[in-house]
Amino acid sequence: MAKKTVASTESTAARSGRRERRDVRREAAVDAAFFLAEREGVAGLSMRRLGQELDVDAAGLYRLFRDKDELLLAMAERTIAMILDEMGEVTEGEPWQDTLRRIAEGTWQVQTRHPAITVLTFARTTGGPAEQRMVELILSAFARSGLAPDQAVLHYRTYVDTALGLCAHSAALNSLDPDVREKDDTIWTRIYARLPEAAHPVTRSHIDELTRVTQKAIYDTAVEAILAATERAGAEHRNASS
Amino acid sequence: MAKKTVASTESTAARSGRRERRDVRREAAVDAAFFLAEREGVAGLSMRRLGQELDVDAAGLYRLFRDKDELLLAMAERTIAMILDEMGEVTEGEPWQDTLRRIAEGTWQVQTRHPAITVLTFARTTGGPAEQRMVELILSAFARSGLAPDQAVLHYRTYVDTALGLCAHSAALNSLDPDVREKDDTIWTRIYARLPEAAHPVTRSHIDELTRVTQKAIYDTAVEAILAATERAGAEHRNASS
DNA sequence: ACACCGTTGTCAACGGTGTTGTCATTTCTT
DNA sequence: AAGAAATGACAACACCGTTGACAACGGTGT
Repeated sequence: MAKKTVASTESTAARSGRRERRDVRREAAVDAAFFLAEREGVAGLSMRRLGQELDVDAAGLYRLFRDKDELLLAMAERTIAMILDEMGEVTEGEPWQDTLRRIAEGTWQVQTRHPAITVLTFARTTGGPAEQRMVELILSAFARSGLAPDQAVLHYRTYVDTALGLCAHSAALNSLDPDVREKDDTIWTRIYARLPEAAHPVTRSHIDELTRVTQKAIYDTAVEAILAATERAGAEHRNASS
Repeated sequence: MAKKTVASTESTAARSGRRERRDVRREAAVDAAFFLAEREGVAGLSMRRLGQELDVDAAGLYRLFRDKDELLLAMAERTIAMILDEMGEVTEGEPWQDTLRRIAEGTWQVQTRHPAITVLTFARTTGGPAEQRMVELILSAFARSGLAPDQAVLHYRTYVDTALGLCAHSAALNSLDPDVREKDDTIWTRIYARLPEAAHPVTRSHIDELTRVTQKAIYDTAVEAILAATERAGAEHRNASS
């Protein structure tokens, strides 16, 4: 079934051939968009610059994507695919906690590599195949925890939204304009380290620890807190039904 | 010394008078900005429209704020003041968990009233007086939990960043353009409810619960999970030091 | 009262953004 | 070879944040 000749299937084959090529160009555009966003930050990812990067007029991109939002969703979908790629397979009999830990770790790694895309898409739903796989993966981990469906879903969403929210928080910090970032960073040493002890005693006595805590430690603590809450809810559920 | 003229008290009085009037105009501008952001959404809050709202040329706003970022920080500062206002005083002997629950609740209420500002400022630090008060308030609650300083700070930041991340997540959902919001919302019924059961059994069997869970329930679950984690860490600390 | 000077308001402009429409050119199918 | 579909190039629209120049106003010092 190569490409040409044969009567009836010709039009569909031709059309699918074009579709394929269109998809290839879409993928190339998403590639360039990732490169651009990583290099120039969230404000540098514009349709004109993306066209410039691809040596194509910006208007031509609207033949590939209905609007910029569709491009962003394509980038979000690929981000999820990267996380799936990063974490590898779920081995038979792996504790559900470890599955969720590995997903959380992969999400964090990808977020660190692509903060701009994280900021732009962390509250969106793509509905694409990678997202579908991810939903099934995480949700079945929570189902394995032994919770009733409504509690499983509640903790699933708590896990996902918390992870996304914290990743977006960190990504937003990491993708501020350098001067603004500097300004925000130094507030702890410029302002909070010099507060009068009388009015702000606790802040002053914790100032060293405040400047030392890392975003990753915060993320890990939050993930573990939610896993522990899920375990507790599962234990209560089993006690109640026995 | 003052500036040029010799009469010392006069110039400072005049200057403080001008400063006061300038601050009044700043406050009025922030008022209008809140009104505008609430009415027109995150994309509708522009300097030109804000000028239009105040019957002033947009360029005049740059006499009040160095740039748009400074306006946003002023709005963030006022947002924190609203939360402090909403939660009232900390009564003597109130359990630290309840203090943190009331702060979390106030934050959520203000976020739902002003989603646009939440999205625009959730990862920023103002360094202003309201923020200073809020830091001291939350941090002293965690100090009351009996944790060592480094653990207290770690859980303080986990609490704050998780709450901000989840509020920003919800706010971002609530301030999408209506058509995009509709598109994202219906993905669960358009896509996920129709997935083939063979490849996505768990998603299909939890579809009803997935469409029913609310952002507020997720938020409350996350906050309680972190409070529980803090309690556990405190208990371990007390056991270790006894 | 007058001149002065800092503050305020107005206007135009620059370079940037997402997006649309038009028209010519290329590419592929029949 | 002819016709249709896809692609590319260019200009344009309506916005955006921000800056500079310039006119009008108001209180101050002489």
